[in-house]
Amino acid sequence: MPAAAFKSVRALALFHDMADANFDRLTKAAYLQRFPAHVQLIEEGGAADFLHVVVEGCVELFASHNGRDTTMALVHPVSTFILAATLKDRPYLMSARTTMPGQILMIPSADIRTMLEIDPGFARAMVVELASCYRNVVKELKNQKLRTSVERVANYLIRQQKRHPGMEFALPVEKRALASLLGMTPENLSRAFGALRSHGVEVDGPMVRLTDIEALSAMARPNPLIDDFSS
Amino acid sequence: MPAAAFKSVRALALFHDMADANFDRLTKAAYLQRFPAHVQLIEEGGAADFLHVVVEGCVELFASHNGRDTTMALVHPVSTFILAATLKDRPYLMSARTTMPGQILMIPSADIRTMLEIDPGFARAMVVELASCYRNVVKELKNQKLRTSVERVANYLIRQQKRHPGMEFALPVEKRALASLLGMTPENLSRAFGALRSHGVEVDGPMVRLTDIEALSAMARPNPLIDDFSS
DNA sequence: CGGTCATTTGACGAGCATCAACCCCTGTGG
DNA sequence: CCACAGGGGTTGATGCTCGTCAAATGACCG
Repeated sequence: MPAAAFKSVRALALFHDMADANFDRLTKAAYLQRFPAHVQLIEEGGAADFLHVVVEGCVELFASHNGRDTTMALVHPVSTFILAATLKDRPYLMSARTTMPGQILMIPSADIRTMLEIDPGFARAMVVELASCYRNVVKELKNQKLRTSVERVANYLIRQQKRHPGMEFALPVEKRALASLLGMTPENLSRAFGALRSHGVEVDGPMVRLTDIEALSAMARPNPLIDDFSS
Repeated sequence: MPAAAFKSVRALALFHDMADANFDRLTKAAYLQRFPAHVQLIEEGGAADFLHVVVEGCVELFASHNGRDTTMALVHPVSTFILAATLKDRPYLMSARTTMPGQILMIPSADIRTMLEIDPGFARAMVVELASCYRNVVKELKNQKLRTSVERVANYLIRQQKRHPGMEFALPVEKRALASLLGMTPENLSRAFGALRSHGVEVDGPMVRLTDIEALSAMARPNPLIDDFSS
């Protein structure tokens, strides 16, 4: 594994408290692979043979049922996904595909489970990581159940704005995927952007500029218990 | 703490692998309390001072935002809730209230976190528990995003049926709370029950009888990756 | 230059919330 | 024992939100 990738994975909170020897052993058993855009990495219902780490690029987690399908989350570098299935040795609840070219580190689930047994620091880090994942999904469920679609769009934009220092930012994925993540159709996302023009939102292709955050916040009503990342 | 309560809590997977001395220490610091119905136990945004265990009765987890509110989950004995907030020492993301009289065991969060450090068996059990919680919320999010309200009701009934051996069963909570859990209004739940009559669903007050599970399943299309408890 | 695909816009309809009226049961106080 | 109030549940009427379908636009690519 290249030194840069090794270092960035090692820097993850999940692996940070791990003994050196154990981390080496884990990465020796792992595969770092390059993927083009729009490749399906895992399929819902499949066996959780690997823990995946997005080292570069972006991965979309999605779920299907009865002809419909929906984006569940977007995973950016450097973070893991499908941790829970790996740990419980249960089928994946979500599918995953790349949204752009990138690199994925794949660590055999069995090694993760072994490490959980023998490395207490790793077990503790895992507890914290899983608790964070859990809280993030709870927030997403609140987002879905307590807000209208326009409110979700507005708050999404405010969150993105916070992450980026500048005046404007680019949407990290196609609008169709974003719409699905926000629980709406692409058509409706388009209309939502239109409705938000009067609240200081300018959308031009993938670029977004918020010219009046006061006004936008007034209608979006952001809530730390739904929107904040840190907690 | 009464022996019966002690035993049932000890039997939880979360506490099962714990050293005896540690479990004793944990329960000595804990409070077992009796609560009447409709008492709010914790409030969204508050400090996570205790891990709660429902020993008897039923607890409703709910969340509020901007004048709206929604039921997030129903917790039945014997299980814990708000584990993640306790572990991360972060504010609660949900409020909790009793739906009927019952007993709650309250364990100081600080003791839980200490135990996580010193008892590796507990840390491992915690990983499994959190992974389960995570997967359950993911399923609920899929349920919300991929199904219509009538489908959610139908699948809820099928799930309840599986839990109860007999011909008929009682809804475990008021219909208004159930409606909120299923992401709909009480009025709409009522109409949904009406619409399901033609699929063999008979509702009389809190009692439900499913006279044609074949037909109901055909329209509900249950999915293990959304509805099964075990995974 | 033509084809494909994401996005946008408009028209329409389904799904669902809201509002209001009503029924029924329960508990309370006269 | 009865009158009454309160609350949950049901039903009907109405309208908003949002999904669906269709067509047009524009960008990108072979």
